[in-house]
Amino acid sequence: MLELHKQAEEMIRARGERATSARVHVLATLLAEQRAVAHHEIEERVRRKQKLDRVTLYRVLEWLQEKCLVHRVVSADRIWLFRANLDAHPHPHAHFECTRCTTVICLDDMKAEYDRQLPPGYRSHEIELRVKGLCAECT
Amino acid sequence: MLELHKQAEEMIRARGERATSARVHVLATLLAEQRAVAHHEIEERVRRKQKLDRVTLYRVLEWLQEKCLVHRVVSADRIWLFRANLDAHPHPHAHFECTRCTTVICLDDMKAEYDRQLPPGYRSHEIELRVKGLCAECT
DNA sequence: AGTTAAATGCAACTTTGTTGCAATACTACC
DNA sequence: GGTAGTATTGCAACAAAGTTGCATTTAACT
Ligand SMILES: [Mn+2]
Ligand SMILES: [Mn+2]
Ligand SMILES: [Zn+2]
Ligand SMILES: [Zn+2]
Repeated sequence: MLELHKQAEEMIRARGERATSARVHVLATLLAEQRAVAHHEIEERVRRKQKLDRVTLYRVLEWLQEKCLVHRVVSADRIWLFRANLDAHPHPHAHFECTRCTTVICLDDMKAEYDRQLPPGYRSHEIELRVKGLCAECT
Repeated sequence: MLELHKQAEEMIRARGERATSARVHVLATLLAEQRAVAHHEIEERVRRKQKLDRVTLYRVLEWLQEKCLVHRVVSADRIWLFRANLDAHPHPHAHFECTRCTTVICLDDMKAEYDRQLPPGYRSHEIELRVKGLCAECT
């Protein structure tokens, strides 16, 4: 726990940025999780240890994302889920969504191709892949 | 235009359901479009011809979806986009999203596989593929 | 310790979508 | 064509996620 706070603080300082209490707590919370976590859940957890306004949390999450310390995926109910970036230079990857408990995790790589032709004039730039099914808990 | 209303009405009647004015207008509007359309835009268009409450539109869209006359995709800003089903028994397909004008269109098929292994205990059920890039207008 | 810009808290607001209930409009039946 | 009965609609009120403006506080530097 304290470990993670140290790690979070270092990650922020390594970018030459201000390691505020809110930033450190939020990033540490995300580092503690394997899955992607929603605003509401982060808020709840951080608040057990520290006062934190929801607007501040929105801004912290946005900032962490700009600094590439975090990335986000949309959940099944169309809210953002956040996940700490382990790699400083993250690469595109697929996601798994459990259709029962709605958990979302990042998958290593993605080997997706769209081999059919796009309509004339269309240019593909990037591909997003989402695997749906049942997670280990829900099987 | 009148053609599309006829077609919409028939599609609904073919299911043995009540062809209300709202349903026919909404489905006709969707049939007129190649791309997937947001609630707000449908509302605006239908209202040029007919009074329509936004709640009713939400309910009509939900109903059309239950009856498999329509399907929906989430947009880049996480709102629902609706597209008429051409096929009565629709199959899974990929989507293309223009990163400039945010237009979303349906792509024929998808040939997506996740070849890496899932974590132990995880079962994949269905795969979603989204191609991002520039559409013909925006290239 | 003092300075200063950046970050935070609070209040108010927007947008998308939902729920309950009374009024209305389809359709089937005569 | 007119009527009855149920499904659909409109309206008002609400919920949740996210945004904006502004005054106050805090982190980092000297
Ligand atoms: Mn991810
Ligand atoms: Mn589609
Ligand atoms: Zn699960
Ligand atoms: Zn475009």
